[in-house]
Amino acid sequence: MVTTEAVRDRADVLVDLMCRETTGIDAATKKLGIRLQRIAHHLERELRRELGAEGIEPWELEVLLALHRAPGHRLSAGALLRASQVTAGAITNRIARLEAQDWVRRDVDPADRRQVLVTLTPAGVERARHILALKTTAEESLLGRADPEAIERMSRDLRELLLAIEGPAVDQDPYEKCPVHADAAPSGTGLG
Amino acid sequence: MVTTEAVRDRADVLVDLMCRETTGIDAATKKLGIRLQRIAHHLERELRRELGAEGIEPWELEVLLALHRAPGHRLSAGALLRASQVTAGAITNRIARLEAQDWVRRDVDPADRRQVLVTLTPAGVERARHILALKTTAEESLLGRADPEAIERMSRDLRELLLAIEGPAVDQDPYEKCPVHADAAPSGTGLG
DNA sequence: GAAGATTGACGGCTCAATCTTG
DNA sequence: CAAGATTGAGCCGTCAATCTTC
Repeated sequence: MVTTEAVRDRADVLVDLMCRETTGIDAATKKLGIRLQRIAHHLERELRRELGAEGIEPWELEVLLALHRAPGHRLSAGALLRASQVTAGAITNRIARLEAQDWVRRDVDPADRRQVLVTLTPAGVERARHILALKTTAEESLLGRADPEAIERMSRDLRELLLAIEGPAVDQDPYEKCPVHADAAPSGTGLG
Repeated sequence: MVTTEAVRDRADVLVDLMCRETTGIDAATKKLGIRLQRIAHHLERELRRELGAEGIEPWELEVLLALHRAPGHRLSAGALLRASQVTAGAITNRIARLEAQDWVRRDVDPADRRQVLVTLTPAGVERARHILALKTTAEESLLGRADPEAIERMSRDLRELLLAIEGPAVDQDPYEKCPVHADAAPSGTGLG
């Protein structure tokens, strides 16, 4: 609470400004919210820069990387949906665009003909690998500015928080159906 | 490193899946990236739910709250731009929509007639207060699941990281011009 | 009837071009 | 010519039907 406390970030000044008028608010929680949101935004921005230089759109990443780590580089559209944090319509469109560029193939599941199975083409696998490398670069260039000890600590603390929010993950299928709030909230992630 | 280590979150399983093929990646950094991104997403989703129930759009928040904490509830469009993490065109549209609903007023700056000054109307002030309360509720309902000690620790760690990324904030004007990467990146925040 | 995927209308953002003022 | 704001085109996401298959 005293180390580099003299240097204030935006969260500090914003909460101070706010608290002149507002009462009964947990300042630490509010600052945490701001910082989380803000760093996540920088992360996305940096990634967009990195990808954009090679003509890759950010939304490709979510789909391609999910497929890349799936067994046989294949996932149903529903699984992709839960992996992607967007709505069903968006997934349909993404798959269509990826198919048009020949990164993926679309087949009807013979076992349950309501489902469509999406598979990475060889070219798609190549592209997914490339994207993963770029993403890693972006992450490290921003997050690597913290010292290793702090990274470990944050990572651990945030895991607990994430577990409290969305519950534990399932090893076999990270994309199984498990709504967070009962009403909405698909689950999964956009990592590589 | 041992407490609740048995329970894995999505970041754990995803990085494990990935590391079968990839080498030389700092796993902790990667997990941190995933968790940051993911929690920020949940935060936004929760806020959207909260606001949506009262017919409030998420983008209103960024503009209205920035104005609310400004001296005289007034800011130039440029300052609003830097506060909002979106592009100039988006700001113009947002202001136009808010003006149509009579939450804000738009005047030309007499000192520099290129600029336009945006001011909260009395009704706008009322609405901003309401939005702030909703936002706080959303934050606490998600982030409050962590124990207070962890919240403090995360908040502090993330401040250091944020400072490393965007540098210290200026007390007087949190929205002054200070591009992060020289090429793009407006600055400011979307807090209340 | 429920689940999975698709479609189209609509909203909001980005980007590049433009206009105005300094 | 530079800075601030505005405009319009294009892209992508959400949401609410709709269709097919179980």
